[in-house]
Amino acid sequence: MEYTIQKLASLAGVSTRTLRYYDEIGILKPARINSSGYRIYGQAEVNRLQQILFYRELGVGLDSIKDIVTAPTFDGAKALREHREKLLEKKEQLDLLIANVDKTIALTEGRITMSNKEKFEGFKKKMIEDNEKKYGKEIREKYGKDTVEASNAKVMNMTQEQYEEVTALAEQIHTTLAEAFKTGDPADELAQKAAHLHKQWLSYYWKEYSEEAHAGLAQMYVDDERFTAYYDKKQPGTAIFLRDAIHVYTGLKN
Amino acid sequence: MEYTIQKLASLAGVSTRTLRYYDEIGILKPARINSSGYRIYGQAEVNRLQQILFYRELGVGLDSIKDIVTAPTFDGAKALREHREKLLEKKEQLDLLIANVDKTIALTEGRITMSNKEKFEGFKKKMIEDNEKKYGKEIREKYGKDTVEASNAKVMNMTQEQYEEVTALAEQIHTTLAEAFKTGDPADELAQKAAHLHKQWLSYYWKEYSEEAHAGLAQMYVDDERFTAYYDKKQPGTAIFLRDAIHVYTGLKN
DNA sequence: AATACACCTTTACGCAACGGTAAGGTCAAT
DNA sequence: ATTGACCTTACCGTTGCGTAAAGGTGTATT
Repeated sequence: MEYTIQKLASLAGVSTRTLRYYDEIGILKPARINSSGYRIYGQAEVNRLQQILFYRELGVGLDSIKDIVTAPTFDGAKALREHREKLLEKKEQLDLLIANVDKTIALTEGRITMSNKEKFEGFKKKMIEDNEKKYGKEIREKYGKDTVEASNAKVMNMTQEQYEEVTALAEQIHTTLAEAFKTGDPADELAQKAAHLHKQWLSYYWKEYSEEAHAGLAQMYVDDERFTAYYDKKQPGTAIFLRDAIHVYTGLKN
Repeated sequence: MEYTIQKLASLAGVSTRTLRYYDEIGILKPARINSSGYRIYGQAEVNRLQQILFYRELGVGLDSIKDIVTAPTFDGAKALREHREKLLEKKEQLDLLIANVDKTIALTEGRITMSNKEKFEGFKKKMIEDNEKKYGKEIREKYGKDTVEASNAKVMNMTQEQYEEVTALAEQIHTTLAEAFKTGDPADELAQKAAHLHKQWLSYYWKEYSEEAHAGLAQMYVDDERFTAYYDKKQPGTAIFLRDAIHVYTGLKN
């Protein structure tokens, strides 16, 4: 079975403009171009379009979708299972919103009270997963449940904007650290800037900051080889250098 | 309780840029501006922002939201009930997608077969409501269930693009008809164009076109005072004029 | 009083993901 | 040959912000 652009658009419920755009950006090329210059799509393109629409439904940008679906290692079956999980999460999110609107209706009918914070439950995007992945269960066991869960709680209250600030900060730390590393001096101005940025980054996660805790964390970056590996990814020795910079910054040595 | 822009943004899980933009376009103005020029929001603004976020979640554009929430007749409690309904519909839509991905997983495991049409179930937006409102139950009883349900079925298969073409066509019919009416001659070129556009419009709904059916429908526009009222809304006599134009166009008179 | 950091303001450019349109070629039915 | 529906490319417009620059304000600290 072959499809012209209008036939495929109709089948999938998208516009012909969308399909031409997807061709242009390389996310969904036609199987072939016929002698009149018409795009002709086949079964493989139908299947890919379905995958694309799942990703779109989940809010994934087209650049990312392109990277995913055009990778030689792309596993369609695995992707479908991931879609399923994400769709169920999205459904849970919707359930939160429905619960929210139910509560708000009850509020207007005078049956309950409701805090302003409760009024926005369900609207905030879940960002816990990224944080858990970054630290994982190990950090819980080593540094105590309360610290990590307080950190998670703080992330939950982050706005998208703050979250992106955190991400940007993390990148900035890496960049500054890479530059500072070249000086070889942890007391250097750049190294101290990296330590300062790290403190700011921590402030998103920690309820309270202390030099002791900061220095202790820095030491952990060296003691724990997984963290060492993370920081040393591009340049061996970076984790030790960061520890030393933080020790100078905090005026402490463990 | 008063909020600065950052406090409100954090409460609601939106960015400060969003709130400034909403101020700029008049959808959510602050309660007051303090002596430093800072925006200060109050409880009423918190409540309105919640409504706005519900509409956003449902995909309503900001221009439309502005028209709705700033109307003097805006009923917050009623809006909440409408949100609830729409959120439940959205959840059903998500359920269709989840069912779709389940079937597609089963397909990749070789347990079932699946048509290409099935692969896109859940992605298409529901457009049935508009069609039902336009014609209602009356048309079913008068012209038979099969015709209307076939028409509905056809709408279900329309793309969003086609749907908007239909809407644009309807507007074009009215515009052309209004111009043609001024000539007073149903055989005039403009009047014949309106009849032709009407035929094209019908082709979105009818399985098969016939001049007899077209002429019959046109006669109904005059016989049934509700349709007459619809066409005569801006200019009395338009329904009769359209009937006559269609009769000339189809070469038939009932 | 000075300093530093986090907050605030306005202005303005950039971006993603198309929608919509113009100009012109092709297909298929009449 | 004609007509209407389809196809092509190219290009401007739209929405809802993100991001950054330049500069003012608030508050805690020294």
